[in-house]
Amino acid sequence: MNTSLAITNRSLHDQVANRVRDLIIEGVLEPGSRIDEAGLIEELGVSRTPFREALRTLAAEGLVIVRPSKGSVVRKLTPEDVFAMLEVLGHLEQLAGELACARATDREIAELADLHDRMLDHYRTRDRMPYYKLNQEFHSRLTELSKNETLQDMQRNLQARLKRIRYIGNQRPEYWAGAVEDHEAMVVALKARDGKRLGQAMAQHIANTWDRVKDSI
Amino acid sequence: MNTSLAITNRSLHDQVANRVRDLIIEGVLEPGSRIDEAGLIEELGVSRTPFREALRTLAAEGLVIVRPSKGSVVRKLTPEDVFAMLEVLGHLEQLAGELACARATDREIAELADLHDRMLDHYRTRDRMPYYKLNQEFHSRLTELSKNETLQDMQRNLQARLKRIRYIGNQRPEYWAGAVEDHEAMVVALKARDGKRLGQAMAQHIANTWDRVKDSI
DNA sequence: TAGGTGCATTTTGTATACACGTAGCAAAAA
DNA sequence: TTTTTGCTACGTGTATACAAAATGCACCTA
Repeated sequence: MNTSLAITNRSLHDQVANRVRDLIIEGVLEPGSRIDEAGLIEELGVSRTPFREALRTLAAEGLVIVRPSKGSVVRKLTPEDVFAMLEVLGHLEQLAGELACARATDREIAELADLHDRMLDHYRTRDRMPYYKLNQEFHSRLTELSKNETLQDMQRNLQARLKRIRYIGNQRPEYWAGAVEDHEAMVVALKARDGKRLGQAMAQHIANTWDRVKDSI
Repeated sequence: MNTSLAITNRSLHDQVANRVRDLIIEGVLEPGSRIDEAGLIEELGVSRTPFREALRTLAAEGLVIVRPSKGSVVRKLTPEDVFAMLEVLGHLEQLAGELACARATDREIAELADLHDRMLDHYRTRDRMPYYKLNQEFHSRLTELSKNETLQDMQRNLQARLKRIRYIGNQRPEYWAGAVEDHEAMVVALKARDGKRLGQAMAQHIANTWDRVKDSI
């Protein structure tokens, strides 16, 4: 097992991929804009080879599009794209919910409930950023409880691609309240280990997400 | 519009990625074995740069694993991996089935039924290879009918990663018969546009697939 | 003989140079 | 004035060279 004190020593292209991924998610690199290879390698202080390898990774993840001989652009999501992705994400999280109820330990469920409580604290004080961060973690952790590696990979991928949009989506207070309610229902179902209900709740939560974000794309 | 007679002019790394992907799927490169960079670039007649970019793509697809400074290996699937992937694939195809019933045109449904009939012909004459190829196409086409791009991407990805195993799985005649029955049920449900039933049938089909392949991993 | 250390070889990782394709602009012709 | 054609500059694609890390082997020591 590869734990704690191992020196990560990640390869350059991995680091570059992570860095550029963040730049895209944070919106520093705007959707639809060309990726200035020369400019970025200058700024990151790396050469073209690892940078281009990183680009290929991001392309496979669906964050950028490489057009042969025409350079790369940050993928711009159409409303249709977002809808399609949410449709799939909703279904995946439904599965995750069902599996979690069947496979999670009591301890794991308690930990997630804890996390939810901390989210509520942030909600009460209206601290959007910490709430948002915990929210990402909530969904990730719940998916982990499915104990299905592939499911986690795909959930992570979709979550990353939708990150920006979901952040924008929860701007309006009434939307935020709705999201919190959804989560409440999810935690109740999980505690009761009611797989069907949790699955429904998660699918519904994602469906609601569409309503919350559709106007801000 | 970029139609028919455009010269594809795909970049080298794309071609390499496709080629190596096939080599892995066909089993020429055995699961768990190291990928001999020097040897392969020799054989493919390309240099290291495009080859390594291709590797990064395949890594993102989950077909190979790159260990920093230690080279790449063809990912070997454990039974747990396969089970997890089928669990997800089943759920995705369930969604695909439901959406297809809602969104496909009559013509598209008829075409798929046609494809199914051709599969039956191959089944009757026990032509495994052409049956197998049509089978892949059947699932791809049905997923297309969902009109959900993301869903198609993910289905394609999982299908590619499982390709070998599913081919091995249908060796035994009684298994093959079972798979044909599953398909029969799917086509009936699709024709009736009974989304729930088609979804169930597809999920069941994938679940059955696990029984068919689990002993040959 | 077993275990460890250091060196040599092989393999991987990164940088850079060169070649090719694309796009934009200017000049000429209609 | 508009369209077409050729040239140029820029950016991308590929190859290769160099650097760093890892593996394997021989030799030394306990």
